[in-house]
Amino acid sequence: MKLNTKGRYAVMAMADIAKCGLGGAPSKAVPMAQIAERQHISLPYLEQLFSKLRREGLVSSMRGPGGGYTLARPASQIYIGEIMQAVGEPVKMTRCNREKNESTGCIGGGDCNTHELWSALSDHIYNFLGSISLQDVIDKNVGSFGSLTSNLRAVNEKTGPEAIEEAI
Amino acid sequence: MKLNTKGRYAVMAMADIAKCGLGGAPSKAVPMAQIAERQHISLPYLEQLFSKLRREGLVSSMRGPGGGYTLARPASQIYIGEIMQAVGEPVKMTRCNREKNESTGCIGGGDCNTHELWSALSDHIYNFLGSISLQDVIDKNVGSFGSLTSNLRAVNEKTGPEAIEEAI
DNA sequence: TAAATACTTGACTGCTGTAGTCAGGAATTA
DNA sequence: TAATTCCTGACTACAGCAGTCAAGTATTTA
Repeated sequence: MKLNTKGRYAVMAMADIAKCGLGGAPSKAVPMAQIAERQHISLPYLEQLFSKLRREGLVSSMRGPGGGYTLARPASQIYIGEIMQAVGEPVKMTRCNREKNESTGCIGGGDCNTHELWSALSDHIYNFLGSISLQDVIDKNVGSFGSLTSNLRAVNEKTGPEAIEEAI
Repeated sequence: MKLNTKGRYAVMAMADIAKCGLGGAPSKAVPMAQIAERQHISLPYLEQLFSKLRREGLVSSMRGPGGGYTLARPASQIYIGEIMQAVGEPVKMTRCNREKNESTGCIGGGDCNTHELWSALSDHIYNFLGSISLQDVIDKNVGSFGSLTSNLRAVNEKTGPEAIEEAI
């Protein structure tokens, strides 16, 4: 269960633009070559990723000298989950492609005890990434979520899920 | 960001034991061949996994006719995170191996904007898996966590992530 | 003791998907 | 026109996963 470089690089690059593109009133375009150098990512590889980011409408591009990339929206309105999804970093914990209620989704049909676990895990990760914006990342404002769930765990260990509301 | 079969199969097998090992006062040993058949997992492959589960003290084995595996502890005291870790399914989102506070951990030293994000993601997943017991899984008692985080998602759903189904 | 059952271990292999390269092209500015 | 930058698709090496195979060891039943 590892993160691959596509998702990681894409977020790194987006954070780089968010950080270095500031200055002008219409925010300055950041050339890809600079991003590649600062983040130590191979330029041709980065080009692949930006092709996808552009198609998904997360960045805008300008060609020619002085050109480069800008964020298509303010950093506070771009969520990590979107970036991951755009470059094809799927959050996929279940093996079957069916809907939750179809028990036939799993191999052999009907005897998959663990489907709901993996499904819940996917949701959990998805929600986490969908709740953190690029702005949060460059502000290093990510810790709160981690500590929140730590509290939940402590509650759950003692008294069970009923006490969760207290924790919030 | 996918789950590989090691972790998935290990949890499936453990859940199978938890479910099928009941009956006798000292819970009945479940032969691996039965698990393999019920869960549609190749027997030799499963043997590899159980070797690790046994070494980590999560299951006990009994040889000879009538032998098999039993859980080393009650299902309510075995957490999914332990199983995943035992079979070598690491939850690793960061690339560098250093501690949180060492900024030199990341490549090039000091310019890794996203380290804390991945670190928080790892924590998040780890806490989730560490809070769900095998008993929760066989009782299908996993949903509460999912619905909790769904509330978080609702906050940014206005602007944000479409195509949830694709992500799952 | 012998046979049956079941666990144990290590080495081996095919293959998929990731990570990265390469080459050429198109738009824009000066 | 020349320089700069983005854009696109095809291609490839390689690691690691998933699974196999073979030979062994321990335990119980008869």
